[in-house]
Amino acid sequence: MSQNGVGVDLETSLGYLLKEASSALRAAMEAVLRPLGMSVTHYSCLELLAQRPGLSNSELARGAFVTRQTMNVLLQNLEREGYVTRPAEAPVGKALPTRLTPSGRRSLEEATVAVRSVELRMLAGMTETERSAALRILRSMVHSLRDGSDGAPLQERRKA
Amino acid sequence: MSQNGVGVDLETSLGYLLKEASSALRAAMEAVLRPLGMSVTHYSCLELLAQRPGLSNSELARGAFVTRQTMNVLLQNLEREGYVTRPAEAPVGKALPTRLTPSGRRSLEEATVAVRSVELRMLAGMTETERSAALRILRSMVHSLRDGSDGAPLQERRKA
DNA sequence: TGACTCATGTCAGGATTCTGACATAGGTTG
DNA sequence: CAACCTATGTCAGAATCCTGACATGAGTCA
Repeated sequence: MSQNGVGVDLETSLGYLLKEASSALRAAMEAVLRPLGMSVTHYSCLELLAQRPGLSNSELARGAFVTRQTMNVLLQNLEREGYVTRPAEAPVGKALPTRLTPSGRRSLEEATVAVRSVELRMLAGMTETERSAALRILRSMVHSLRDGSDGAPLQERRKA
Repeated sequence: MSQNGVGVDLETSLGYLLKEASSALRAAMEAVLRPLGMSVTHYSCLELLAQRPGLSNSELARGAFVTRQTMNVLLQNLEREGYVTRPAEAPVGKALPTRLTPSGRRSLEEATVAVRSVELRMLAGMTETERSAALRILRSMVHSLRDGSDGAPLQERRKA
């Protein structure tokens, strides 16, 4: 179907490859999480809470790369199903610190082994040197993209 | 807000970093495409058609990492607005080869310079060696993820 | 030839996510 | 203190995308 022999520079674009890799990772994670009745955002939320207990709704949203509205409905579901708990009143400000329940922790453990297998498969065939190089390169990309996304292109940034 | 001093291994996870980088890239692309009234999928479709004229709806969908239903409604819009053309009848099979109109090509040119600036910003601070390493590593990830996503975990695969 | 399988285009319905908006809490600055 | 700004939680509506389904065309194989 439609000779791909043209072979243009789509495969040499780092942006396209980044999207392709991210898409493949998401698909693989969805495949292993589906049997557990869990979505990727679902899992991300639980994993974030396990590693940083007491995160607020907005912080979880930033960590899972969704809007705080989306995270809010997810948290409401998780709370109703007994996987997380939030205090009825904010101890300070308006932020409600969220925590995993024992049930949530058990649910997460199942998912963690599934997701870890995906990450191990992704890293298969890469040397330790390549893995650390990948870490450094991806961090560089994130940093460069965030730098100029809001106005000043290449300016020193003050405070943080 | 919520001391991040805990510092767990979220920042050392290649999967998380991959998602973070992809999310940052998408946000940056949306930011520069919005003034042109164009979405990322919109642009991806036009770019694919420029590099591989005559792609079908399903092929475009795979190239842009969306379902063919999603790409179909996008193509219908683009066709109505005069950016692409599709024959009324399929020359062979059911696939309708899609092509850019001159109007579509002009629209794409604007977007291309905007997107290229984002990609250049993303690559800023990386050496040529690092860029080729990134290409190789990302390709490896995609390949490893796709390999075991459908059944056989670590088996030899026959005929491609 | 006929049955089977696969890919494609398309329609309809539902699920997910986002955009817009509002009220409130806390910090900052005059 | 008062005005302002930022961040947060939450509600409502809209946009986006996907899942399910159907009919059709082409290739495969007995």
